[in-house]
Amino acid sequence: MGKKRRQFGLRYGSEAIAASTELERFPNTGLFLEGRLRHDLSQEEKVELESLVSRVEILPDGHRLISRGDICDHSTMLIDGFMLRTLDSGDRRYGVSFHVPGDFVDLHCFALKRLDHNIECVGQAKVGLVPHERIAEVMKEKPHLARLFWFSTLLDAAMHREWIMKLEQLKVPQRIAHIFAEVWCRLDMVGLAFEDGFDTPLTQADLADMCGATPIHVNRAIGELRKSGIADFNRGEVRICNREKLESFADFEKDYLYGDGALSLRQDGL
Amino acid sequence: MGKKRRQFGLRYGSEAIAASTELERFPNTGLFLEGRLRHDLSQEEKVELESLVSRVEILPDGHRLISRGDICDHSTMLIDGFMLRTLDSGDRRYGVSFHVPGDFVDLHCFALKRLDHNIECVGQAKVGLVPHERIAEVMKEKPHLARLFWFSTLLDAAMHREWIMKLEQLKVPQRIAHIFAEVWCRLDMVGLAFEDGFDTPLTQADLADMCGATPIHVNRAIGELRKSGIADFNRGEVRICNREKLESFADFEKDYLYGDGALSLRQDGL
DNA sequence: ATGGCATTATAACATATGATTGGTCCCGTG
DNA sequence: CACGGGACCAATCATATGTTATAATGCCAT
Repeated sequence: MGKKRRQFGLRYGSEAIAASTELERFPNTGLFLEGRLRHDLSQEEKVELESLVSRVEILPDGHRLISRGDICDHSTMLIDGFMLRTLDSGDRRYGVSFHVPGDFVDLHCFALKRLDHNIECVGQAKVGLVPHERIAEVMKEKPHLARLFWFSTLLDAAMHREWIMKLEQLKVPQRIAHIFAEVWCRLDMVGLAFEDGFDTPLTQADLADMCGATPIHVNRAIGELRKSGIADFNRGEVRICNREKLESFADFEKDYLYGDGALSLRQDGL
Repeated sequence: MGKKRRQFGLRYGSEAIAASTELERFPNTGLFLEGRLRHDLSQEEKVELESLVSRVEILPDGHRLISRGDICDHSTMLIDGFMLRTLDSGDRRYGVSFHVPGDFVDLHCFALKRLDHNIECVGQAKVGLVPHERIAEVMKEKPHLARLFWFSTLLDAAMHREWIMKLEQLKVPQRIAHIFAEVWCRLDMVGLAFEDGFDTPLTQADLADMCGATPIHVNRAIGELRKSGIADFNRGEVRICNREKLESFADFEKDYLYGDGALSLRQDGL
């Protein structure tokens, strides 16, 4: 799952190092809220969090964690790998968002009970399972941790909103660029990006599902990115030629990720 | 704010009546989760909820409740009127979602602290203000109500996801139809829809912002809906000629609203 | 009532994207 | 090694949408 080219850590260098020691101490949940509000977790809460994971599993490529309408009694922490949230309509699949390690991918199914969408692996994934009774305990007894859980699901909503805006604003080539920029940034936040891009099991067809285009047109768009020296894509190897160019082309402003941008809560905490 | 044509209540008739008596008893929060999980609130919780509202205000058309980046210390219950969540980019405004009475429009800013988007009135609105200290109390002392609060913010995310999918899937005429269908349905859930449509302060330009199109094209699209006998729009009066036609044209499936569809929690509660 | 302004309407042309088709490259399997 | 399938690439034509321009309508303040 992603042979590393180089360690990135341009901007989040210190956190990347922090994250790696966190991962030793908390192998399953060490990346949760990393680059966001992890610093707002007390040592005690980190221990509590890690203890919530009752079982770790390896899931194969394409595995469906949850299908729309399923009732579930546990939630899932993504430890390693990539996942996609999808919706089916007509005979086609649409991607609504994706996940990187550290994401509590279906925490919301605790309060939603039945999910409105599917969650599936892209490539092999390692996950940690958290029984809902344990989350209910947290709700009762650890209001601060509960609030951070809430926060983490609201992060999804903020990312949804940004994507809605981008879908309304951008043509397909720029949408692709935006996806590249966001994945790169989010991987970077958890210390998994390379200096010149990232590796992903996503195919051009997946990208098409994610931005509501045809694979043919996605291919055109990628060709365009390549020709204009912005980024290259080849069998999951995404190489960013020029970060500024990419981000300005895609009109990517990372604030909405609640990392270190204008909306960050790093100073304040929750 | 919306002279009523007729009472709708085709499907939610009983709830509409229930809602009106709820509104007598709980004039500010009586529509919260109406048509969704309101029945899961105990009488005690309803009283608690109503008591959270510290002040009621009337806001003028176009008023900005919150701007992106603002820090806020209270959240807002929409009692009467319509609101839009928007994002600005370039020199244009994009709508990401809208709100109807009963929506706790910015509950999420409790856990997000700074919002990533703006919230503004479309037409005059009546709102109830809830201090964040009170919400923190709820988090500490009323886990079930806290969970319902969480649920209500997750509802937003579910609606975001559906809209993402629709943006990826639908052309502009169908997007407009989908907006009509959703607004109609949501108004109906709180007893505010007419049998043959609804009134709204939205203009064609607003609709354009909401579906990422130009006002000119929105106008074309509305002309198309009119010509094919699906719906009519004139200065905020939306008349639905044929519900089935509208919903099948827009591919509208109301499950994602967590009302009485396949994903409903009405039997189970939370 | 009258002028101004927001809202809605229509037309002609340019561009982005979809649909269809076919081709190439790479990798795992027999 | 031959083969097949998945991923990627490319050209053509049809359609949806943007752009620009212009105008009709209804509302409101003076």
